[in-house]
Formats: sequence, C-alpha cells, structure tokens
Amino acid sequence: MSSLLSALNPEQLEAVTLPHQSALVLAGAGSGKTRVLTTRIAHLIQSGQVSPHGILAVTFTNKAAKEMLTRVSSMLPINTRGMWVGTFHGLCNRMLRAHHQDAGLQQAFQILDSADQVAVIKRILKNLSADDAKFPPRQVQWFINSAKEEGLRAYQVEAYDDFTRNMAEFYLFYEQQCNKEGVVDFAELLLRSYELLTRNEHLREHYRGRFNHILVDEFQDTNRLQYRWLKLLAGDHAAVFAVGDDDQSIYAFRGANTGNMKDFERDFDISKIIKLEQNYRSHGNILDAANTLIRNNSGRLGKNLWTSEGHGEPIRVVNAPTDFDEAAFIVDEVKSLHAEGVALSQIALLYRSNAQSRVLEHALFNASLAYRVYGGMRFFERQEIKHALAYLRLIANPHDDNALLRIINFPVRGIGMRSVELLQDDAKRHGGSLWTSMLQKCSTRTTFIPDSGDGIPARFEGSGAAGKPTRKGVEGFAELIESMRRICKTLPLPGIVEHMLEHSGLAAHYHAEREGAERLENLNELITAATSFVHEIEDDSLVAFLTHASLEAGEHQAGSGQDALQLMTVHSAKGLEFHSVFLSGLEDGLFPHDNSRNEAGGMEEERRLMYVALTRARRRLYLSFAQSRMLHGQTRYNIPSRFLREIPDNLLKWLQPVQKAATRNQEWGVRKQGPSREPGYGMQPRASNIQDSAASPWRVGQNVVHAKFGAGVIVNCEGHGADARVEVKFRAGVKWLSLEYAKLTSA
DNA sequence: ACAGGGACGTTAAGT
DNA sequence: ACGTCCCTGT
Repeated sequence: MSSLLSALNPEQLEAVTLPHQSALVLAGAGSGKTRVLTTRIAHLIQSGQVSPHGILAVTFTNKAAKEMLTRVSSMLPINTRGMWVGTFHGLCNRMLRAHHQDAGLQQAFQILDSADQVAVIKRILKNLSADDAKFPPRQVQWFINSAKEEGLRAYQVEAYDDFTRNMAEFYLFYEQQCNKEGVVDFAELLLRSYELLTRNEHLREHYRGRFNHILVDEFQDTNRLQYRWLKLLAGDHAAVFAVGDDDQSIYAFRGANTGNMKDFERDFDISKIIKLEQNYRSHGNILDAANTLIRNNSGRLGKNLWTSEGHGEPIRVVNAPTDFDEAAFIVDEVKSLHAEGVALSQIALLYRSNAQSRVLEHALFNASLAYRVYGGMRFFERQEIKHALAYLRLIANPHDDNALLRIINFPVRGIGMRSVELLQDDAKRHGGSLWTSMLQKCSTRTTFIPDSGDGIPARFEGSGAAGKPTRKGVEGFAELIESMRRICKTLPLPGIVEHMLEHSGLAAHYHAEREGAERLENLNELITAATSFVHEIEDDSLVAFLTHASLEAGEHQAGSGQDALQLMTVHSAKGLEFHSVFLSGLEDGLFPHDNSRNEAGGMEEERRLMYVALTRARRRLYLSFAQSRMLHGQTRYNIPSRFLREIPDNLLKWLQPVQKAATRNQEWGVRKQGPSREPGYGMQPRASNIQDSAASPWRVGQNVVHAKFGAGVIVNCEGHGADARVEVKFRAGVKWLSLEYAKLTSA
C-alpha cells in the first residue's frame, strides 16, 4: 500500500488519503492531477474503504476516461469492470440503456451527433415553413441545447416574446420528432438521466446506495445540468472528490460554469480546498510568466505554481513584419531545434484560431517538415462512414427518419425529391415514421396491382404519371432494407457491416468513383472497427456498436506514427505538454480575440486561455506576433497582444526583429543589450540578462565541432545545467544549440 | 442528376 | 482567401 503513496508530495498525499468526505482539489497545470485521481481510486480500493463497485469516476473525454482506467489497472490487479468510469455522456447512456423502459426510451435508441441534430432541426423548420433567415438551424440548435442544459423541457421554457415563443415551439416539435424516431441528442442523454433519477425514487436510492465515492475530473468544465446530476446522484452520503482548475476554465462558450466550483464548496460543505501547486512540467520562468499573467484575473480561487527545478531559459519573443515572416521564423527555429535533437513531436505550434494554421502549414510544407494538424475530420464523421452508419441504423431501427433520408437515394436508385416529399407528407398525415409510410405504400400497391413477374407492374407501363414511376425505386429500397434486416439477424457484427456494404451498393459506388479509393478504404476500416469492437467490448450487438460510433467519434486524424510537428489551437492543447511551444499570432484582436471584447467575462476567459497556452511548455517557449496579417482576404494591422505586456520583462528575451522575407539575409540572433523600443508598439523590450556560464565547460571563443554543422566557434553562452545553451558561429551561419541535445565536441 | 455560380460566414470543440 | 451550402440551369 505505501508503495502507492510513497512518490506523492504532501498535498497530493493529503488529497489521495482524504477520509470519506467531499473535497475540492485545485489542481494546477502539470501538478499531477490524473495521478492524484487514479491513486485515490486505487488507494480507496486497496485499503478496503470501497469496492470497485462503489466507485463512479467521470470525465469529459473518452481519452481521459481510458487513461484513468489504464492507470488504475496498472496500480491494482483488479477487475475494473464493476467501476463506473467514463464520460458524463457515456455513463448516462449506460444508465439509460439499463433502464430504458423507465426512461421512456426504446432499447435500441440511437444517439444523434451535432450534425444529425441540425439535420433533424432543418427538417422540422422546413416542415413548419419557418423563415430560415430569421431562425437559422444552428441557432435553434443552440437554443434547444441551452434549454436542456438548464434542465428545461420545451413546455417549461419561459417565453415572453415572439422570438422565444417560436424557439420554444421548434423545441417542442423537435422533442416530439426525436421521441417518435427513438433518437436522443447529447444533451438529452444528460437530461433524461437526470429526470430518471429525479422521478424514480427507487432507482435514485439504488444508485445512491451504490456509489460511495464519486470522482470528477476537470470539474471547472461542468455545466449546470452536469452539476445537478452529480448532486442528485451523490445525495447525502457519497463523497464527491472534485478535481479542477478554475484558471484553466476555457469552455464557458459551450456551457461550462465556473460558478459550479463555488456552488460545490457551499453545497457540499467543503471546509478546505486542497491546492496542488507544485508543477512537475515547466521551468521557473515559464511558471512565473503564467502566474503573473493570471493574477490579472479577478475572483480566482487563487493558486501559484512553483517548481523545484531551475528558472530555465528566458521566454523568447519575436516581432515579425508579416504573418508570412512569422511562419518563416518558426520554421527556421523548428529546424534548428530538431537539429539539436528535439523530436518534432515534442514541438507544438499553437494558435488561437484555426485559420492561422494555413500560413504555418504552407511554410512547413515548403520546408518539407512533417507536421500534423489537430481538429480535422474524425473517423465516424466522414461522409462515407456516416452513410454506412445510416444503413446500420436502419437495420437496428427502421423508424430512424434521419438515417433513412440520408441514404434513401444514396447510392442513387432513382428516388427523387418528389417521391421523398410524398413520403414525408404521408408520414406527417399519419404521424408515423417514413418507414411506416413506405411500407404502407408498397403493400397497398402489391395488394391492388398484380405483379407481372418482371418487377414492373403491367398497369404502370407507359402510364406517364409524374410521381409514379419512382415507386419502383421506393419499393426496391424497402425490400433492400427489409432483406438486410432479415439476414443481419443471423450474422455477427463484422458480418453485418460487410453484408451492408455489399448490398447497399456503397462499396460498388465508391469503387466506381474516380476519387473513391480512400473512401473505400475507410469503409473497409469500418469492418475492422467492428471486428475490434467485438473483441474488446462485452456487448457485441449492432446497437452497442452504433452507440460507440456516436459517443466516440474516433481519432482526429490518423497519426501516421511518424515523428511530426504538432499544430493545434490552444483549446485543443489543453492537457498536453511539449518540450518546446511556439505560440503565434499574439496580437490584439486575434488573441485576445475580437469577439471576446463584448462578452461578459470574455477577456478573463481569453487570459485563462493564454495561461493554458503558456503552461504547455516544458522547457522552451516562443511568443510571436506579426505587424500585418492576411485574414479573411484582407490585410489587418494589429498591435501586439496585451497579454504580452502582462508578462514581466525580465522573463522575456526579445529576438532580433524579424526582417521582411524578401530582403532577409541574416540568421536570427539575440538582440544586443541596450535600450530599444519597437516604434509604435508601446512596449519596452529588455534583453535578458539571465546568464550563467560559471559551471559550464564551454566558453565564448572556444572552437567546437558539431555532428551536422561541422566546425564552429562559440560566440555566446547562456543557461545552466540541462538548459545550458551556446551560440555557435558555423560556416553555414550562427546557431543556438542546447547542450542537452547537441552533440558538440571541443576542437 | 449534377456541375457551377453566388451568397455567406469565418473563435474556440467534447459528447 | 476559402470552404460550404443552396439554388439554378442544362
């Protein structure tokens, strides 16, 4: 047991070994948060305070949930099956599947992702002939989801104006449509589960009795409904162990409510917040910068990161004339870092908004540097995969109108818009699903019209009636789905997928398409996904697989496995760390973003975002800005970010202003000591005097040999220990080299 | 059925 | 600048 606890610092130890009581752990960036969470779970079990059965641990991402399970299992040789570890949505789904009847759901209910949800809303708006200029589908979606996150059903929405009344009406129709089809959206998983526990005392008491310990990761990201769900589930007896960092709350825009932390203190009688402030990630200068910056925010719970390691290198600041030059600088610097031995995958290029990646990618591409951009299309979101899933959904539940509409004429089988509209009208009249209408039409026809044997009813030949010839297509489609449903009852999951791909015509379609090779490959990958799903998961049903596809959209972009630079927004960098970080586009308007100016608390959220960005770097941090930048087809002239001014000068080292690319002919170097002011920039850059070469065997003037650059002479030294660096003049130019990585020999 | 043109929007993103 | 979405014309 003590082996579990031996490596913890006092605060971590206190958190891990806390008795059965609710607690709030304020866990700074890089302070060992996950370690504390997982060690506590292991400790609780090992010391016999709770069985795995009594533990519920909730996170926001599947990745975090998986990580937690892996780490717990590595600490304890126990079966983690009894534990409820997962995302809010995953756990709610688990609960709703187990009690689908009590929750008013069919067993095979399917989950809509955001795109599916918009599709449903569009259909409803069209159906109601709503003015789509006045009511954009995405706004309706936002309204519905916000209402659900406040725990409100359509009839509970308070509407004092026409606009809201309309919105509430759309919500109502949407609700009815989802119920009819047997589908739920993400917010619905939470709300249903919450309502189930509220209404069903028996179930509530069951789960309250079961979960003695509830652990919450990234607590600052919880929304109101999630908080209420936790509170409801905890009741009076469970100990809720909430871990979070108010300074890293960057998701207010999607409903995260930092107020939950203060509510939690009050509602759960938290007498003392445990603060994890020792940072195991970054060097001192980086932490000082982050600490100083974030102190400008008000209403913090308060926290100051520290490290037992040294100050490390100064933070480098770069002023570039254009975004193009900024990118060129970054590429050069990345190259030399790489040459010094830093793996590309340990270098991150961060930016505030996705549009900024373009110019960086362009420069990287020209320099033939391997890179990987986060945030692209995910596996289960690809068009061909969505089509395939739509077929699978119909197999599981043919009343899923959304799925039906997606593939009723894909691949094309001669079902035009006209036929689809007729079906929709019919379904609307009868209040049933499209599938029901379809079957009725087909059966009506076969009853009244004898089939001539070739599949084409004699009576229709040459009839020329506008809508009628398409019926054959509809009928063929109905038969296709029915036969797939029949046959798939007898097949194992991968077999179902394979059969569907073959008989739907999807495989043939992409096979014939000129650019379809990759799509076809993805479809085959879907069979693989089904196969591994069957091997890994205890439930190998089609419904379980579809649920998996909805709740886990898959990898962001298949990491080719090769060593590559990491490009991503600051938001997606949260939780990650890198040896070196380049934070680009530090300009007012970009970061902080213009749109945040008018939002309540917007600037403070931007500052927290900046705080997240800074604390990603372990050893080296570059901050850069451009005086002009091409954005949305226009050149913008920005001033450096106010956040740059909030970092103490003595932590910064201003690199020589980058020259215009066209006239650039010298290497990047350190600005000479002395007063300097960027004209028109209102900042006082100061050359760093962090320098310590006393203990170093290297001195200025020494001749050295580098494995790659050849012979050179040291012209400058800085840093100490693992962070000592020297500036060497080679034939090819002047380079800064990290002594930790560069293979330098004395000559 | 499908290509092509025009309007539009363009902060961040998990489930 | 660029991608997407929807409509229109062939």
